[in-house]
Parts: sequence; structure tokens; C-alpha cells
Amino acid sequence: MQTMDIDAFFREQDEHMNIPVNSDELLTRFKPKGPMERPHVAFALPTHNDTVDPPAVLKGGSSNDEVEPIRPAFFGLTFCPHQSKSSMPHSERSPRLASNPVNVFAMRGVIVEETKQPIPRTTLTRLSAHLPNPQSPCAPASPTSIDHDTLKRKQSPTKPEKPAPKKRIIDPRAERDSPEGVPAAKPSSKQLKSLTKVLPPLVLNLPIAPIPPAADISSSPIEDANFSVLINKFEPQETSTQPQREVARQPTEYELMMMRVKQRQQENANKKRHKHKAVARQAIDPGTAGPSTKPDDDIISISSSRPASPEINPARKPSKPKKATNAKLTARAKPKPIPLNQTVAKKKQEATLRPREYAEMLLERQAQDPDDPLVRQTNHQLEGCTVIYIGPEMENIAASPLTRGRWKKLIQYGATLSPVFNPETVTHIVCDAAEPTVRRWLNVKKLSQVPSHIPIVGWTWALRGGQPFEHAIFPNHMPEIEGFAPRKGKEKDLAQQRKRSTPVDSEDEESDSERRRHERPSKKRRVSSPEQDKPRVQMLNTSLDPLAEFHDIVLADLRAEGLASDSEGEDSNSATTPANAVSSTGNPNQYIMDKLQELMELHEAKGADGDQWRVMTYKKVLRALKNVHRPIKTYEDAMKVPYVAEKTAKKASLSRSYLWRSNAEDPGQIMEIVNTGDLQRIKYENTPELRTRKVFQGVYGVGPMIAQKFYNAGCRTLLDLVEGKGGIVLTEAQKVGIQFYDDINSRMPREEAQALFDLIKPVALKIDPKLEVHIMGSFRRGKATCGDIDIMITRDPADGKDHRGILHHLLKALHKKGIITEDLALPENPFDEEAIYRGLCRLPDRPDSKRRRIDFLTIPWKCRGAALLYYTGDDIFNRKMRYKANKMGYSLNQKGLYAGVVRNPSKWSEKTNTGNVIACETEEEIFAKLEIPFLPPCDRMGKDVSVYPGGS
DNA sequence: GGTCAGAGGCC
DNA sequence: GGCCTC
DNA sequence: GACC
Ligand SMILES: O=c1ccn([C@H]2C[C@H](O)[C@@H](COP(=O)(O)OP(=O)(O)OP(=O)(O)O)O2)c(=O)[nH]1
Ligand SMILES: [Mg+2]
Repeated sequence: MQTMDIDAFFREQDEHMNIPVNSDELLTRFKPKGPMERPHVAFALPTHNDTVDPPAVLKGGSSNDEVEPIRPAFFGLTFCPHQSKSSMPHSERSPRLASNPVNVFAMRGVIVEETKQPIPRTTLTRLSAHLPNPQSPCAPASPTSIDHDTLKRKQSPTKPEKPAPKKRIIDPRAERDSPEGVPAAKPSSKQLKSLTKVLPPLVLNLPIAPIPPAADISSSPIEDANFSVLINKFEPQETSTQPQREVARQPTEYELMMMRVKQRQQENANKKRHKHKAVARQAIDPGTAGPSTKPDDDIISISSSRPASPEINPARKPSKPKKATNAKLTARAKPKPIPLNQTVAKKKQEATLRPREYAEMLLERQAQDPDDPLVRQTNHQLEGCTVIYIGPEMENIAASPLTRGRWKKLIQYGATLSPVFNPETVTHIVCDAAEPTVRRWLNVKKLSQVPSHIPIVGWTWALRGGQPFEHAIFPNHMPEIEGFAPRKGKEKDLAQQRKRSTPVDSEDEESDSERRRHERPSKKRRVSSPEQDKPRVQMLNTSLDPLAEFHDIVLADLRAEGLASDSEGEDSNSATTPANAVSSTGNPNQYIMDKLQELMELHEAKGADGDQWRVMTYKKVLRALKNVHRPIKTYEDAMKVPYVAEKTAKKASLSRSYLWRSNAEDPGQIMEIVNTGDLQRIKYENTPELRTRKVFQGVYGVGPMIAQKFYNAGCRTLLDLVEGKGGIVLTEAQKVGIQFYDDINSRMPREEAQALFDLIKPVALKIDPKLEVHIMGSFRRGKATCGDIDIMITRDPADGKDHRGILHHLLKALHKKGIITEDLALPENPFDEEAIYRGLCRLPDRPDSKRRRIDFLTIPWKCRGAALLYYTGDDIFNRKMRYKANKMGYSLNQKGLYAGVVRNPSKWSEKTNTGNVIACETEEEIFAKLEIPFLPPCDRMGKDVSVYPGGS
């Protein structure tokens, strides 16, 4: 134990970094915990504005957000009383109408050029706006409207317009509709749509997407056009220039965006294709649909750009009522490429069959000729069994070679195949998939809904036979065993065994070894110098070109390799280079974090097939690592970091040794690990599919499930999404998310957040000078960059008035000023004391300012402590604190700390007993009740909060 | 082996 | 009620 | 995946 060493080190680090005793988790871990010595200054709602942001304290290096909080400023209250021309004669205009065109035409001449570009197809969404019935926001719009979602989710085909007792007015437009503050029941967010309705139809005669030459796609009897990858090849030929276009009016911004996007994509796709053609053709991806020269890579390169917020976003919540459904390992989740040259015609066809279809095909073969080598029975162990096999892939995509092989084996072993799950006939469910996948296949919400007499077993059962319970893989659906309860240990072992066998347990299968060899010859990343392409990027990408940047990105190439995982939106080009392992972020372990983050994102992208808890652990580790300022050199070093245990430590030390190896000759055991461990894992996981899904998840409003849905619908690029390919329908928020993809996925300098707040606060105070307006989130924690602006508003009701309705007026004013530009989510009831708003904003006076995410939260005065606590975060800290509250028998939320809360176990969100408030007015109060020493905002990053109640 | 927060908005 | 986001 |  070298804790002393560590301890001393961190102290030294802190001093060196000028961090006043950072109560790192490391410290708390190795040091006797003592009360925080940090001054408990008045963190409770400061009453006047006195702090000014220290001028660019962190300016020097590219600032890593987490590197070092700016201490003095975390009160977050800065307010420039001047600054606002408090005029504002109100002429009601939709800010969106007003501001956007200006953006487009005035701000960027570039766009004008775009209009000269061939207009490919117009978007389905746009078309849909022209439907006569303005009332139908539903999908009938899309001409090709298909229930892409054949799988799971039963969306009522015709969604009745939400019962909506909600009325929300927010946008000035609302007022226009109903003169004067009268809350015209507003159709909420159909804004984009409603706007377009006003416009005359956009008439476009577009060149039909040419069918790609057969050579180009190497055959592809794609069974379902909806999922056809080929569509991706519709690119506007450079031939089809202006001729056949005929525009009835000026395209809207949205349309322009799409054209621009499309052109961009075309350009880059071409470049890329030239570059990687040879490589790309070496492998095909049978799992995704067709042997075509892979569009995936193209896109991906686009924006693996930086899909998600660098600073980690909390794990997706299992909206589960308790009981974690332990998602089993998703075995080899991805289809393996198979050598093209081996692909005979028939085989190619097979490769496009979905699992069910493949099984049906086998049955057909069997019926025709039982001696067909494909289906001829070789073994007897499965005779009498009627079996459905569930592989890791979704129902609606092509069966992987592995899955096909297993169906084949089942039939060869004498089983009767059941291509679909029929509880009447099926005797065994054999699967090699994560639990959520299995549920989807079986169309049940819980495995317990599967008749208990039908065992769910792993593939080992088919190979080795024996009692089903010996091969059980889901604890929540144990095979029945009369007079014999399955022993606990066994199933567990099995499950774990499966887990370990993730990548290659397929000795018994056909080609599996062939996996992705075109992995990435080079590991350079982001070659282009930031100084060089930045100005350009900013100009282009500021408002309406979500993909503008990808031009540069593609030029830089690397992201295509899927390795890019910038940990900070804007200004980090994290070094993976051995030489300067320190990187611009100043964190010597940045490259480890990069690796882990990458792996995490992959797990995250797996969504339902992945393990959310694993993702959460990764997040915790990453956050903890940000506080580690000494290079982690060995396994032992790594093990000292909180949330790092055997597996991660191995990865971390591995990451390091990988660099060492390339730097110096450093043979030894580590070398071996290098070749078999982490890197390979990333390669293995980092399939084109996952990379694409990661890109999709970068869109605001798109998470793992939706991303997968889009992917399964055949979408491969953001452009596909915009076009509604595969029948997908975007929400309004998602459209905005695509439009400002880059903006939203980048972080702003703290100074910009300050500037925005300085614009906003006076507007609020003008409405009611007694409001308390605070900037929260990462800003209050003193971060150098902010992912968004979080503003909390409350008001002391001592004078008998409160802040109801304020938010509505504030938003209206901000819209008018051009500060708030788009809405993402409106308050359920803006006249409630508690209301939430989400949207985009920008600095209106700066022509090239980016869109920034902004959130407002209003809360009753009495809850302000709890709200302050909540909204200050960070998220991990909140969760820990709430977890601790639970363990102490309390429940903590943004309204207060409660005792005696009882929830409905079958519907967790429902409270059988809404307990009693114990503390809520000040943060200190809550800390105290939870027996946690008060932590100033800047110290709440991933902080360990565990001090057990009642001693122990 | 059981944990790993709790809530609001949109669809 | 699922999914996404804070 | 990690912690208790
Ligand atoms: O899952 C979450 C996400 C956020 N929060 C709280 C803490 C967080 O600090 C605050 C604001 O959220 P936001 O997403 O803005 O995070 P941030 O801490 O402000 O970081 P960023 O700089 O990315 O905005 O809301 C949670 O409690 N749980
Ligand atoms: Mg924030």
C-alpha cells in the first residue's frame, strides 16, 4: 500500500495546481475523512451580483473543462445592470421567421451558392408540411410511410393529437395568434411545421435517384427497400446541375440546410471513397444489409466528430421500477465481415436474409430435400425440440453469419425450427443475445411473461444438451425443474462465462475469425491544426450547417477510424501521441480517458443491447480520472483510482503500455496484454453500425433506442434522417438537433455563458425586479467551458407575489430579442411556480455566434435550496447524494429532502406515500441532514459522498 | 447478489 | 409508458 | 463494471 505516496502526491498536485485542497475522491479514499475545511461561505442564494468572472483565467492552454475550476466565480451571479437597452416596443414576429433568413442570406454568403447546387430530393418532412390537413402532425405525411418500426414499440398507428390539457404559450407567435397575453392554446412545438404551412409549396423537380450501377453495389437483393442501404447511393450526380429545378419560392432555411448538407456529404463521400476504396471493398458487412461499398464510414467520419457531450452525460435511466434487469452480455454483437471473394451469388443472397427469413428458407429447403447438405440432419440431440434461436441482432436486419450458422446447426441437430416465437409450439428458446433483445424478439415486456414451461437457454444447450436449467442465462426466467431447484452458482457461472466469451466463442461456427481487418492502419487523429481550420469551421458551421465541419473532419480523416473521441467539444485535440502524452488538456492520462470514453460510447451506443450500468461506471471512472493529475503508469496505479477495479485497470494500464510500446521498446507481459486486450476490444466493438449509431445519438433528442431504430430503418447519415429515409419521422427537437448538430455538441467558453447570462438576467429583472436569477450547472461549479446555460429563477413571496407566469414572459422577450432562437421543450404549464424550459440561444449581436443550449428552471421559493443543489450538480454527484439519501431512508429530489416516501414497487415513479419534507430551503441544510460536509459547488464533481449513516 | 436518482416533456 | 434529457 |  502506497497510499502515503499517493496522498502526498495529490497534496502536492493540488498545491501545484493552485487548487485549494481539492477533496478528490482519491483523497477521500486514502485519507481519513474529515470535515471539509473549505469556508462555508454564503452559498445560499447570494442576493446581489458582485462577482465578475476572472478574465480568462484558464486561457493559456486549450482549456479542459475539468482541469481546474475557477474558484472565485462559482456563485454564478454576475449581472451587469447596464447593458440592456430595456426598450422593446412589441411588434410581434416570430423570431424564427425573422432571424433565420437573415442568418442564411446575410450572414453567410456561402449559402447563396448552395442554392445553385442541384437539389436532390426534397425532404419528406417538408412535403408533409404541405398536406392540406394542418391538424395531422402524424406521419401520414411521409409518402413512403411504412411502419419501419415493425419491431417492438407499438405506436398507435394514428396518434390522436395529444389530449393536451396543456396550453403553453411561449413564443411570440402565440400572441400573434391570440392578440394579447391570452394563452392561446398552442400546439406546442409544431412550430417549424406550422411555419412552413404558411409558405407556398416548394415545387421541385428532382432527378430521380439513379440506380447505382450494379458493379457499385455488388449485387444486392435487398429484401426490403425500406432497409436498403443502397438508397444511400442516391447522391446527386455532378451531372445533374441546375436544369430541372424549378422553384416556386425561395427555399427555407431548413431546405437550404438539407441541400447544403447533401452537397457536403457528396463531396466528402467522394473524397473518402477515393481514399479508402481499396480498403472498403475488402470487407462487407453482411449484418447490416448488403454488400455495398460502405456508406457507413462516410457518415461516421462526419461526426463521430464528437457525438456526445464530452463531459459525460449520465447514464440513461432504466425507467425500470427497481429490479435491474441484468442485461446479459450481448455476445458478439456484430456481424463479421466475410471475404468478398468467397461470396457466391447464393451466399450473398443469404447474407441479406433476416434471421427469421433465413430460418424459413431452411425449412423450405428441408421440405424440398431433406438431404440438402444445408439442412441434412447430422446429430440427434435436438430431436423432438421445437426451437427458436435469437441472436444478438435485431429482427429486421440481416442475419449475421453466426446466426445463420446456428440456425443451420439447430436443424442439423434434429430440431424443428420455429422462425417466429409461437408459445404453443416452441419448446425451447435458444439465445445468444442480451435480455432486451430477447424481449423484443419475443415481444414481451418482461421475460417473466414468457411461459415458464418454455426454457430460455444459451447456445451451449444446443451443443451439449442436458437440462435446460444448466444452460439458463436469465435469472429472471429460470427454466422449470421439477423437484429440483436450479443451483444458484451454476447459472451465474454460466452467465459469466458467456460474458467473458464475448468476442470469440465461436470455434464451433463458421467464419468468425475474419473480423474487420481493415481496422485502421494509422492511428493519427485530427491532423489538421486547429488554428488553421477553425475560423472556417466557425463561419460555416455557425448556424445552419450542421455538417459544415465535417468537411474538415473528413479531411482530417481520422475520425473515420472511429477512434476520435474528443473529450472536450471544442478545444481539445487530445493527444494520443506517445511523445507528448500530456496533451493539451493538461491531463497526463488523457489518452487513457480517450480510450475509455471511446469504449464507453460504444457500450452506450449499443443501447438496449448494452449494459447501462457498465456505462455508468465508465462515466464515474472518467470523472474520477479528471481529478488525477499524475500519470498512471502501472496496473497498481490504476487500481487506486475510484471505480477502477481489475477490468478497467487492465484497460488503463494497457492504454499506457500501448503508448510506451510504440515509444520505447518495452517488451514483457504488458506487450502481450496489449495485443489481446483493450485495443482489440475497441476494434471489436467499434463496428460501422455502432459508429453510425453514435453519430445519431449526437442529435439532441436521439438516444440509444432511437438511434438504433433509425439505423434499422436504413438510415446511415444525418442526411438520411432529414430526408426521413426508411419512413422515419423526426420530432421537432430532433430536427433542430440536426440543424445545429455541431453547435449543440460543442461547449462554450465560460465567458460566453457569462455574456449570455448578462443579457438575459436584466430582461428577467425588468419583468420583476424581485426575481432571483441564477446561473447554475457547470458554470456555477466554475468550469472553464459550459455545455449549456442553466438558469434558475425563483422569488421570495414575502410581498405576496410570486413568479408564476414570469417564465412565459421572459421567454417571449428573449425570443423577440433574438437571444432565444429555437425551443426544444416547453413548460407543461408556464404559469406554474415550477416550470422547465429547454431551447437554444445565441448572442444576437455577434453575427457568427453559435447556437447554445439553454435551460430555465423556475421553482417555488421554499424549494430553492434543493433546487440549487440539484441544478448545480454535477449529475454524478447528485446521484450519489440521492443514493445516500435513500440508504438513510430519505428521498432527495429537486424540491427537497423527504422522509417516509413510499413508492409503488410496480410503478416506481408513483408514490404511495409522498413523505414529509425534512430540508429544502438551503443547501447546507440538506448536506447536514445527509451527514455530508458541505461542499462548495466547485468541489462537487463526482464527489464521493459516502459516509455511512449511523456510523458503521 | 443486490445495488447503482429522480423528475419533466414529448410522443 | 417508453424514451430522452436535465 | 464496481462496490458493499
Ligand atoms: O442526469 C442529470 C443531468 C443533470 N442533472 C443536474 C446536475 C447538473 O449540473 C444540472 C444541469 O445539467 P447539465 O446537463 O446542464 O449539466 P452541467 O453540469 O451543467 O454540465 P454542462 O456543462 O454539460 O452543461 O442538472 C442531474 O441531476 N441529472
Ligand atoms: Mg449545464
